[in-house]
Amino acid sequence: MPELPEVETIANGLHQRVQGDVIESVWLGEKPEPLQSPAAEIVRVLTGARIAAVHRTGKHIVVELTRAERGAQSMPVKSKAVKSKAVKSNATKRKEAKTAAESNGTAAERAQWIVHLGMTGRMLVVEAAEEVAKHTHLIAKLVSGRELRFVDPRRFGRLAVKPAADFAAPGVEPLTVSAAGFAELFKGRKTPIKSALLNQSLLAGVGNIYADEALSRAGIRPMRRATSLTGVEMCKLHRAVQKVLAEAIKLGGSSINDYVTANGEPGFFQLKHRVYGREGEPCRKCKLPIERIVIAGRSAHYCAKCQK
DNA sequence: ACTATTTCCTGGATGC
DNA sequence: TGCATCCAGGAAATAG
Repeated sequence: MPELPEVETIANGLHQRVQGDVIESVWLGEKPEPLQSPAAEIVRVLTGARIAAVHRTGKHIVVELTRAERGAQSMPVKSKAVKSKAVKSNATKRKEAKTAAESNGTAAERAQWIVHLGMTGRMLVVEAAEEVAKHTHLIAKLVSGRELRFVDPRRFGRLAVKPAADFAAPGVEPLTVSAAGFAELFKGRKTPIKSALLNQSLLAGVGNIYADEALSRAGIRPMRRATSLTGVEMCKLHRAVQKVLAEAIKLGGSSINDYVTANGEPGFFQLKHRVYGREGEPCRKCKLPIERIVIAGRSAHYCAKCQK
């Protein structure tokens, strides 16, 4: 289930592989993903667009697109991204996209393709000859001869285009929010802290795995009311969220079911999980079995002794 | 303004 | 072996 670290890994992988490529044509399945933009608009915006950058915001993959001004020749270019192995920050990529749009004489139109992977969504970069997997909902044929395919068996994912290139995920970025800003989000909330962490309009990108893992590292029980957390606990939780996300990104995310990076490699953070998916297994610290309860329809894992 | 619950969807696991 | 049932979970919709 892709959460922030997995989406970040996938977006970076896509950036390295398709930046600079141009979408030649688009195929949409008969029963496509629930679309947040009309199918015709998705096809219109993607067709002929150049992929300027791919980055993440919240759990969304944002594909920055540019298009030569109407009438002007849009010039496909070979990807230069391959040269620079270093992972660029999202801010850098956004800037690059803007620069690319503005260079080349007249202003180019900008747009964005927003992809939410839901639970089982995948973005694959494959050779056109590659067999089309079941549950493939969109194929973007690239000038380079490859295809960018969106596959999602459970169809919880979402696709949208923003012709205005103004997409902003609701909620703050967990990796950059200050401790004070973080605490402010949960002020006065009576909902369990676990539920509050999952609320995307508060914090964008934390899902079930990392909510459990952060609470474990902060020593806080998931069912605690958000408003009951002390200032010290809020600080601990803030640190824990940032630490666990950063560590997970370093390891390429958690591969639980069939998640793989854009290059087809699994992530390894699942090996570091302290509570998630470890019901009945010994706590890594006190050896007591990890418990699992259901909070708001979601499983929550914790150690009754180490988390208060 | 919040909070809690239900719904969507399909593959894999489980049970008889 | 085969069939039914349950479960996972993000986020939108609905209800309280």
